[in-house]
Amino acid sequence: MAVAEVHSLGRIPRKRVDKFAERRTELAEAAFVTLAELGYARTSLREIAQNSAFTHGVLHYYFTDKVDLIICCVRLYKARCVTRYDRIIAEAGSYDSLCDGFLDALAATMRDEAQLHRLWYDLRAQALYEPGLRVDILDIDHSLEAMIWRVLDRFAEVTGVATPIPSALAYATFDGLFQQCLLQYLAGDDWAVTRMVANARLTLEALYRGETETRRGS
Amino acid sequence: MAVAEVHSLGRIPRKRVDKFAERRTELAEAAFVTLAELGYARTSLREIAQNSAFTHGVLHYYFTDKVDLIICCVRLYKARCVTRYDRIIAEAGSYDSLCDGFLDALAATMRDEAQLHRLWYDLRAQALYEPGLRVDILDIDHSLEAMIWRVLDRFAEVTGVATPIPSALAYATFDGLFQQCLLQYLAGDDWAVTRMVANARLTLEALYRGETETRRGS
Amino acid sequence: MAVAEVHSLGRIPRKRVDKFAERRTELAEAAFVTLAELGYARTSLREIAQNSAFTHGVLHYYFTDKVDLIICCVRLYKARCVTRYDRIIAEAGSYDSLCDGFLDALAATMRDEAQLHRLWYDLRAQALYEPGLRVDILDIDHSLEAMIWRVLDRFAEVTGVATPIPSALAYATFDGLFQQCLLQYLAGDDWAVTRMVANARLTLEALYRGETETRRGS
Amino acid sequence: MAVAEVHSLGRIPRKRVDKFAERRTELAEAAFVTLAELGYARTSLREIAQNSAFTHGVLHYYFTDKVDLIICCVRLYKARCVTRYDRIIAEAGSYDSLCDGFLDALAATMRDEAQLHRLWYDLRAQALYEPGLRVDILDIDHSLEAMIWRVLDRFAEVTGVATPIPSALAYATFDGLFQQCLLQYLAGDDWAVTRMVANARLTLEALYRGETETRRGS
DNA sequence: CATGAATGAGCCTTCATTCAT
DNA sequence: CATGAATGAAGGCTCATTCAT
Repeated sequence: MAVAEVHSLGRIPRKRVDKFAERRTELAEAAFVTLAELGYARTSLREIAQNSAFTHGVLHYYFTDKVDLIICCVRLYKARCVTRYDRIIAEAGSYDSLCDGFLDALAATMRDEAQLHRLWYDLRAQALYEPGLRVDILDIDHSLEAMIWRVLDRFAEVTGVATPIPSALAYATFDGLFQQCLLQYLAGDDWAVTRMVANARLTLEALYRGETETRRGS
Repeated sequence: MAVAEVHSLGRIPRKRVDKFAERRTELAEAAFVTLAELGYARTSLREIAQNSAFTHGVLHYYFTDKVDLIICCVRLYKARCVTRYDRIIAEAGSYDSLCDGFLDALAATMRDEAQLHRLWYDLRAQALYEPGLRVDILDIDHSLEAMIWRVLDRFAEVTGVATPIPSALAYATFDGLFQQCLLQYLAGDDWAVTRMVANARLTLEALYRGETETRRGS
Repeated sequence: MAVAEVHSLGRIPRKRVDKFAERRTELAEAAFVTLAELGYARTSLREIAQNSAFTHGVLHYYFTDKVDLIICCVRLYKARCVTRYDRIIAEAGSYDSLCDGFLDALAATMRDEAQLHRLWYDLRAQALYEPGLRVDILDIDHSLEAMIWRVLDRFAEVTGVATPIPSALAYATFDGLFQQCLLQYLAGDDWAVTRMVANARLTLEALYRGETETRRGS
Repeated sequence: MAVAEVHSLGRIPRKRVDKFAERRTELAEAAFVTLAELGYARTSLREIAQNSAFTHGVLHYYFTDKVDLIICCVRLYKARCVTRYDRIIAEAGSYDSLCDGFLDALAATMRDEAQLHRLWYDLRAQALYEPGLRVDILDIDHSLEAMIWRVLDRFAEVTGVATPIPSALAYATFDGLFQQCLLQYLAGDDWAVTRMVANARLTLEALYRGETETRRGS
C-alpha cells in the first residue's frame, strides 16, 4: 500500500490530511529545482532526492508514482503563475501604464523564470504522449488562458474597447510569442526579449488602438 | 574512430560520402516511424531497430549517438513540412479561395498528421534542454515562419493589403493556435479543429479585411 | 525489546498474555485473507494491513517478523482443517454412505476452498527452504495424516477389514491426489475433480473391497 | 527489443538460433545453482548473476523476464529427471531386481538431489498462483507421470500382472510419498528415506503381488 | 561494412523494518 | 499501546554504448 493513496479515503482525520498535503507540497517544491533544470524525461526520482534533503524512499511514500509527483509540481506552477499579472492589472489606471506594466512583467518573467516555463512547455509536450498528464495540463492551460483574459479585460475596461478576439485566440497568440522567445532566449539571442515585447505591444495596439501600420520584419 | 565522422573529413571520395549520407537518410526515415509514435524520451534505439529492417548495431555505426540520429530525423521533417501550403498558394486566385484552401489544409494537417506535429512540439521542447538540438530546431522554426509568411504574402497580393504584422508575430499566432488545438484534439475534443479554424479565419480577416467584431468565447 | 516477545516470559499476568494472544489471532485471521489470495511470496505486510482494519505498524508490534506472522496464520489453518471429515465419519453407517460422504466432502473442499489449500501447499513448499517454518508445517502435516487415518479407521470399522497400509502411505496417496487435482482444477480443467474422486474411490475399494480391476487411463 | 524474442521470428539462420538456444541452456544451467539453493521467491536475477560467471545484463539479454528464465530452468529439470529410471527398467529382468533397482534409485535421488526436487515442488506451488507457469509445470508433471508409468509397465511385463490402477493415481501416490519424505528428510529425519522406500515397496507389492498384510504405523 | 553479444549504469518501484511521537 | 513517517536495500527491467568477429 502506498500511503499516498490514503488521503482519498475520507476517513482520515482532517489534521492528518492537511499535514500530508503539506508534505507533498514541500516535496514537490524540492522536486521543482531538479525538474526545472533537467526537464521531465531526464529527471529521475533519485536525482530529485539527491538534490534535496529527502531520501528517494520518501518520494515514493508521498507519491504513488513519478507522474503523480510531476502533476503535483505542475499544480504548484499553476498556483504560482496564474496570479502573476493580477497586481499590475489592479494598479494600472491608463492604457499606457497597463501596457508598460504588462510588457515589463512579461519580459521579467522571461528573464527570471525561463527555467520554470521551459519545464511547462516540456510537460505540455509530454501531455501529447501521456494521457495521464492531459487533464491536469489542460486545466492549467485554461487557467493561463483565463489569466491572459483578465489582463485583456482590464485593457478593455481602461480603453473602452471591447476585446475583439476570443480568449483562446488571445492566449494562443501570447503563448506563441512567449514560447518563440523562450527558445531564442535560451539559445543566447539577446534581442529575443525585446522582439517579443515589441510584438506583444503590436498585438495590444491592434486590439485596442486599431493601429495596424507596420513594416515586415521579425 | 567512429566511421560516422568520416563524412565531414572532406578527403573521402565524393561517391562514398553520398552513399553514407543516403544510408543515414534511409535510417532516419525508418526511425521516424517509431519516433512519431512514442516521442523523443520514450524512443530507444533498440525500439527503432526492431520497428525497421535494420539491426541495432548499424544505427550506432551511422550515428554517433541518439541526438545525432534525432537531428537527422528532424531535418527530414523540415523537408517534408516546409512546402506544405505552397501549392495552395499558387492555385488560389481570390481571398476566399485562398482562405478556404489554407484553412482546409490547416484542418487536414491536424487530422492527418497529428503524430508528426506532436513529435515536432516534443523535439522543440527538448531543444530547450539540449543545446545540441537548438541550431537545427531554430533553423526549422525559421523555415516554418517563412512558410507562413509566404502564405500571408499571397494574401497581401490577392487583397492588396500589406500584411500589417511582422512574420514572427504571424508565425507565433498560427503556431500557438495549432499547438493549442493539437493537445485538445489528442485529448478527444471533437470541436478543437473547428475552433482552431474559426480563430485562424478571424485572424486572417482582421489582417486583410479590417473586421474586428466578435463576441468573447473560446 | 520487542513487545512481541513478552508473552513467552511467563512473568506477565495471565490476563495480559491472553489479550496479547487474542490480538495475534485476530491479526492472523485478517492476514489470512490476503495470504490465501496472493500466496506467501507475493504477500507484503503492507498489503495485509491495507486489506484489514489494522495499520501496518501494529503488525510489527505483535509479530517479530513476517515468518512469525505466517506461522501464526498456519496454526489457524490447522485448527480449521483438521476436523473437516469428523462429522461425516460419525454419521455414516455403511461403506457406501461413508464412501459417498467422504468423496463428496473431498470434492466440495476442492471446489469451495481451493484458495486455502493452495496456500497450504505453498507454505509447505516454503518450509522446504525456511527452517523456521518446518516444525509447524510438519506438525500440521501429522494432524492431517491423523485426520485421514481417522477416516480410514472408520472404514475399517464399517467393513471389518483392517486398513492394510500405514497411515503415512494413506496420507501420501490422498494428499498426492488432492494436490494433483488442485493444479489441474485451477488451470481450468473441469474434469479434474471428477477424476480425483474416481481415483480416491478406486483407492478405497482396493483397500476395503479387494477389487483391483481397472483399465489404464488418467 | 529483447533479443530473446528474436529466435521466434523464423527468419534467423538456423545456426544462430542454435547458438542462442545453447546460450540460454548454459545460462539456465548456471541459474539452477542459485535457484535450487534459494527457491523461486528468494532468487533474484542479480543473485543468479553473482553466483555465476555472467552479468545480470546478459540474463535479460537472453530471457524476456524472470519467468522465462525459470521456465527454461524447469525444462532442464524435466529433461534431466524424466529418463532417470529408464536404464534400470531396461536392465532389470525380475520383479525383485526391478524392485530393488527402482527403490534404490528413489532413495538415491532423495539423498543426492534433494535440492533439485525441492525446487520442483516450490515451482509447482508457485504455478498455483502464477498462470504463466502452469502450462509448463503441467507439461512436466505429465512427463513425470509418464516416467512412473513406464516403470510400472515394466513391472507389469515382468510379473505378468496388468497394473491395476490408472497412471494418474500411481503418480499421485509415488509423488505424495516422495514429497512427504523430502520435507522430513530436509528437517533432519534420518529414517525418512527408509520409510519412504518401505511404503513404496508396499505399494508395489500390493499392485503386483496382491499382498496386503501390514500393521498400522507410519 | 555490418552484426549482435555483452556490459553495467541507471530507472521506477516494493518492502521489511525502525523509531519518534 | 498504537501509529505512521521515514529509511534504504533490493528487485526486475531498460538502454546507450562498446567491441570482437
